[in-house]
Amino acid sequence: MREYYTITELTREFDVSTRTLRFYEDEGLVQPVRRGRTRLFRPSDRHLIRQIMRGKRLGFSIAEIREIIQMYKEPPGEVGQLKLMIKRIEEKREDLRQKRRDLEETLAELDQAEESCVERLAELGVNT
Amino acid sequence: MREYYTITELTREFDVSTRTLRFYEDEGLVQPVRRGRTRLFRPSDRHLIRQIMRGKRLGFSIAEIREIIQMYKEPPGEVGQLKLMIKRIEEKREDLRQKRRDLEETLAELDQAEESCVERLAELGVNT
DNA sequence: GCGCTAATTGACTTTTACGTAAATGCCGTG
DNA sequence: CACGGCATTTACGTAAAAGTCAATTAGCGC
Repeated sequence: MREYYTITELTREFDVSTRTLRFYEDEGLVQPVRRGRTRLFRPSDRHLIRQIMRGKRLGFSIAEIREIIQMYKEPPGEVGQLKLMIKRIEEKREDLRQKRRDLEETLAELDQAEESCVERLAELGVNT
Repeated sequence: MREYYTITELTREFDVSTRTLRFYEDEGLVQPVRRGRTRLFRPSDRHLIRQIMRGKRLGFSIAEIREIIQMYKEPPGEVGQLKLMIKRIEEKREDLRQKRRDLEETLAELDQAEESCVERLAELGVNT
């Protein structure tokens, strides 16, 4: 496990721009340390970026991603806070389960669409 | 199966604004017929809106949703077009499979996060 | 036919998530 | 030490996806 990553290493790994990573820093999603003015990203930052990209692919906004990341952090020490967090986690899970239903339905319709295409090809006498 | 739906009926059903549905019409995603100036949405339009909302929840852009909707339509008559469409469908499915992986990973991490919270509560002597 | 509600149109504004450009800093190499 | 090559900062720009507002206009209920 390397200690530090430069910004360009991570831009290549995740296929994003430096602008984007700095933007995430501005948004408080990652906090790379500095050597002089240069950002040094630690493995934890790298992991966060991975989580951010996942969230993006799932269509979550930055605000939602921030919320999700909060949930991955150390659980709070106070009972009320803990119960609140559990509630929030449950809500987000419901959100994800809805996405999963949407996803399965869309996949099923695409399967159907492809089948129609294949059938049509067969009608035209094309061997797939 | 009803023949027509008014714009406000659909805004209520899908919890969107009239502006949004008109925007989708401008974008060519739906084509309600008109009685005078009033839009009348048919069941097929309603189904399209359902698919649009699904796409939105999955984080697809309007352009991507338009592509997906194209795929649900009647398959084209020409062999080259058909093969191209099959390729596009396969790409979109790959996209969805990536989303599914992202989704499962995120769900797993949320499960972990919740477990941490529950454990922490137990440590604090709270009976869940 | 009248009035009111609902719908339409068009223009302008907003928010999100970055892109892009300009000016400048830092640093290893020849 | 000049240079190339990243990095940084600041500031402004932009595309997508609507929201908002104002000015009509159409239907309907009576």
